[in-house]
Amino acid sequence: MDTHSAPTSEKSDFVRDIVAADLRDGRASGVVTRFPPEPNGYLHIGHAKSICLNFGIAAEFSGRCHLRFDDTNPVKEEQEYIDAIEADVRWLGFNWGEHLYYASDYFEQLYAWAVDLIGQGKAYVDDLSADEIREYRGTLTEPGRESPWRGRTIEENLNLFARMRAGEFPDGARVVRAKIDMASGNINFRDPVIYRILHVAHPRTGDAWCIYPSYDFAHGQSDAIEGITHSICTLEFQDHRPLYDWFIENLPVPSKPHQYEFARLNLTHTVLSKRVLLRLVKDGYVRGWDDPRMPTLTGIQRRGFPAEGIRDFAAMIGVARGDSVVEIEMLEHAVRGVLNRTALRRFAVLNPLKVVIENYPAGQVEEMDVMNNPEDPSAGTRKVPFSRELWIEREDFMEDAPKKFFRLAPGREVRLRSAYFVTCTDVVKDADGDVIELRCTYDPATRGGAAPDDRRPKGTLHWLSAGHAVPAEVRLYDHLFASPFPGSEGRDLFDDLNPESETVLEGCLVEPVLADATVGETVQFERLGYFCVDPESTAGAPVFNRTLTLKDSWAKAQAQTTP
RNA sequence: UGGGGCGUAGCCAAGCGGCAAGGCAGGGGCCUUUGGAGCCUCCAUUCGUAGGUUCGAAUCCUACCGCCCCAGCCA
Repeated sequence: MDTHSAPTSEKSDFVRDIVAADLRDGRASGVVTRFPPEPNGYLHIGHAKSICLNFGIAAEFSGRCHLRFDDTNPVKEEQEYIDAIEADVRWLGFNWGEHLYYASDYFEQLYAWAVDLIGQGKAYVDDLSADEIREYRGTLTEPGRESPWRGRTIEENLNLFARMRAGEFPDGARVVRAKIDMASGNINFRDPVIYRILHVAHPRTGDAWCIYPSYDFAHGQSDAIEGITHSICTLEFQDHRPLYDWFIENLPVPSKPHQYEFARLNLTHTVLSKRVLLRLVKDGYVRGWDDPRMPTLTGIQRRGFPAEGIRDFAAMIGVARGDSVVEIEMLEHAVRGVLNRTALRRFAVLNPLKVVIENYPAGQVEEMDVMNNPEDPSAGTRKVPFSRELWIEREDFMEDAPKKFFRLAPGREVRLRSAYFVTCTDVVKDADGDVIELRCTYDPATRGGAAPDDRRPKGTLHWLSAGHAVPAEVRLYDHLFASPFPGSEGRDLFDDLNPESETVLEGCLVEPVLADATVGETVQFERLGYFCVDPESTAGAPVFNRTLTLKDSWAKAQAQTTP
């Protein structure tokens, strides 16, 4: 387990309550959980909730959690996803030790159990086509009809099943079905398919098989093989629980696991659907699975969200059985909480405006000491060069400034953070009347940012020495979808994409120490937000991704007065 | 009209017969060398609705209403 994770608090939810009760009452002597992804896509923040739940419970109750790939459908699964999933779970801070498994590890056993079921007269080979099976299944309100092949003899079924395995039939020619109850109100009991023919190579087993077990026939039995005590999944599997139990009861499995369901995560302003995420990637709406706007764990990581923040978020939202949509602000709050404590502060000017300090000696350079993190004095200080010509943020100057604008304006004095107080004395404009430079004077007595007479400017600005600033590209990120509920009210999901989810800024400037920042490092650009170094950075040409802005009460007030 | 779930504040969520935790968002204030952070404070006389049981109900019972999931040889 990650050493950074907070000490186990008294987290409580209905799943943990069940586990605790099972342990207390002796229904279980230990806890074994599992996180069972299908390797058909990348993990996203919704999976993080499940990962934190499963690994979290195992850790809290001194048990263990397995990572098991649910790889029973080779037509959708790929090794690339297997590798990415492992990396993402590890990044999140969890460790499965020796317990890495694949449902495909159990194909031989599963096959034997299917034979067993046939031998008991509880499963049969069906020659109906997929369409016919659907017709025979009935509807939600009408019972289904039994397949004409349901009465085959055990011998014939066994023979046919062996020939299915041997590859004698094409895809879709036959399936094996459990013989349960075509009239059940639970459609999963209407003779569910447990084996289908798929002449497709499997990422793990290659061409060893041309028949593959269905999810229902593989999941519970895999749990039983691994000695899983609490098989935790999402709500849509509730209807499958009776079937899960049926296989456990009717097969000579080594243990009897139980399934519990919780509500999957939904988040505003994004989409957590593998199908949609795949399309965003394949159709080029984003830079890839790791695009900083994607809710994938790899995207979130590239965006600069720390794993600890994701874990905090998971703990914050809890676990329950009711469908819900969590506001993305909660995730952002958790991330800011971690970053505020850990991110080093740096100066960066995104939209530069030249400032000349007229009474500052030309050619002089002072190394100002600046705190790396006011929240954490142990982070120390750094030197930031100060000189006669500076850059400040264009937004930090206003020619006709209202009273509540606490920044630079003609005749007004502000503090340049950790440097000096400066007063704007003149404004230089170009032929179009646009401000291109500010002339200021500084007060030598305010070195470091404090005045001997204790006067306190209302505003404090970040700045950069013109002769020392390092150019950088900065990518501003915002919610992937403009609507909190993408695709709601009949809208096309893709029409809700936020056109301003990514804004690339060229010509930004950062302080010298950032010239060789390492990829993945997240810092706070003072007064602007948290930014991390993107993998596309090259030597001398850093690229920063805006992880999150700082909360900005000034911007909020502005938004309210100018609707 | 079948089966399975769920309804506590704008959002997430405790609560398990004794008189509505906490967090996010939002409002107000203090403080501040980040309009950040931090701190203080306000924000459900009421728990989908209607009845009933009880000295007492968000918690128990009944009925109703609303929302979600299920008719893949996906998971």
